[in-house]
Amino acid sequence: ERSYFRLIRSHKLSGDLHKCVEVFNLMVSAGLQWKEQTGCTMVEVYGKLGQIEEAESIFQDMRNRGGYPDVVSCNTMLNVYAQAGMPEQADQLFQQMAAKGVTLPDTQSYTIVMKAYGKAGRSRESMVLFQAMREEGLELDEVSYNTVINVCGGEMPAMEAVRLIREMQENGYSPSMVTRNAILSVVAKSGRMEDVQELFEDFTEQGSVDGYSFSIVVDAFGKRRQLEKMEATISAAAAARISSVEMYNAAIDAYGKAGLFGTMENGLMRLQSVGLHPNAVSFNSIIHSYGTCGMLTEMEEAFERLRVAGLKPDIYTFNTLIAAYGDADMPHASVQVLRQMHEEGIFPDEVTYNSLISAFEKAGDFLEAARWSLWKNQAGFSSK
RNA sequence: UUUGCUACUUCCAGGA
Repeated sequence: ERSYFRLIRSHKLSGDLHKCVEVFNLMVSAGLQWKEQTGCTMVEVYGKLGQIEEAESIFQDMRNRGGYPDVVSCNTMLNVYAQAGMPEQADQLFQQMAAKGVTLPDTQSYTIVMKAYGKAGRSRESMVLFQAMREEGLELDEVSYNTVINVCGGEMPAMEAVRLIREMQENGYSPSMVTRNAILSVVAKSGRMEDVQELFEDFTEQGSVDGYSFSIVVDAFGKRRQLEKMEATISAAAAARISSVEMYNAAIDAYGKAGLFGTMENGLMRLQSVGLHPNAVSFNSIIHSYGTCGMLTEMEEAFERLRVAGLKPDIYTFNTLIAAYGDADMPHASVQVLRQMHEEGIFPDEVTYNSLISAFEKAGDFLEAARWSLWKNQAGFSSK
């Protein structure tokens, strides 16, 4: 058991999730009974693969074996729901933990459920949990504060935000880099670019900016199509020798969405010229940009370039292609992409089904659209 | 080193 666990863990660390599943299946078919640690790791692995049902089934096995899963396993399952954008399921498990009294939720449990609601745009529920957390007398650590800033910061009146930061400091957490970046990100999402600039300048003077800070600002300028300011920020990052793939990806996406394909491609070159390597996100942006304006040849070439770069397409890549062919009134090409996706071991998610349904609707094939809608439901996704 | 926080990409919706 132990050596299987170690093998699974090392595959997980190197990011090869399919290998984890392989080893786990081997272990099961060898008749070995896995321990909670192993189960917990597999819950996380299946979650990252988007196979929520598998994760649930492992977790359920843990329950069936008598003793309730410990708080770590529960938190892992909660986090799978959070990542998958399933706040109700997370909350349900959370309630069960509290009700049964065997595995009381801890600070992390609360934090994860707050994040789950936050991701779903339901910051009100997150605030309620935050209050509950204080009433329970639970310790609020830096991560939980940062999470609150991230999910509720945008909705909070300025005064309340200031109070939160002060409370954080009183509890012994002076704003860390993560906290500063979370604030920067919240302000950036609100679209107040003058404030973003001012904050960023302050942070820069204080010498507390990192790769996250730069990409947050580059992305914010890019999304608002303030391309010259975006470029100035990229130059500043280069001068400070703090460049990241994410920063360049944000620029590539901005140029692509602005229809400036030459500059977009140039962004990919620049990324490489500073010694960075593009990732799937880089190509996904490019594929999307060509796809949405009907440049299907260029799109397919970009898909090919992704592989030539030694990268693997992910769920975003496939969903983007499916949507692009749908847009181009080629729903059967979309289905072809789905097959390819399946062959590569990637499971369709809700977006995949939505795109296929739209593809057939757009082509006027409502019967086929209805069938995909049915299949979507059968796969456990609710109707649109 | 079995779990949680800040940056980039897909459908839909929303917001301006």
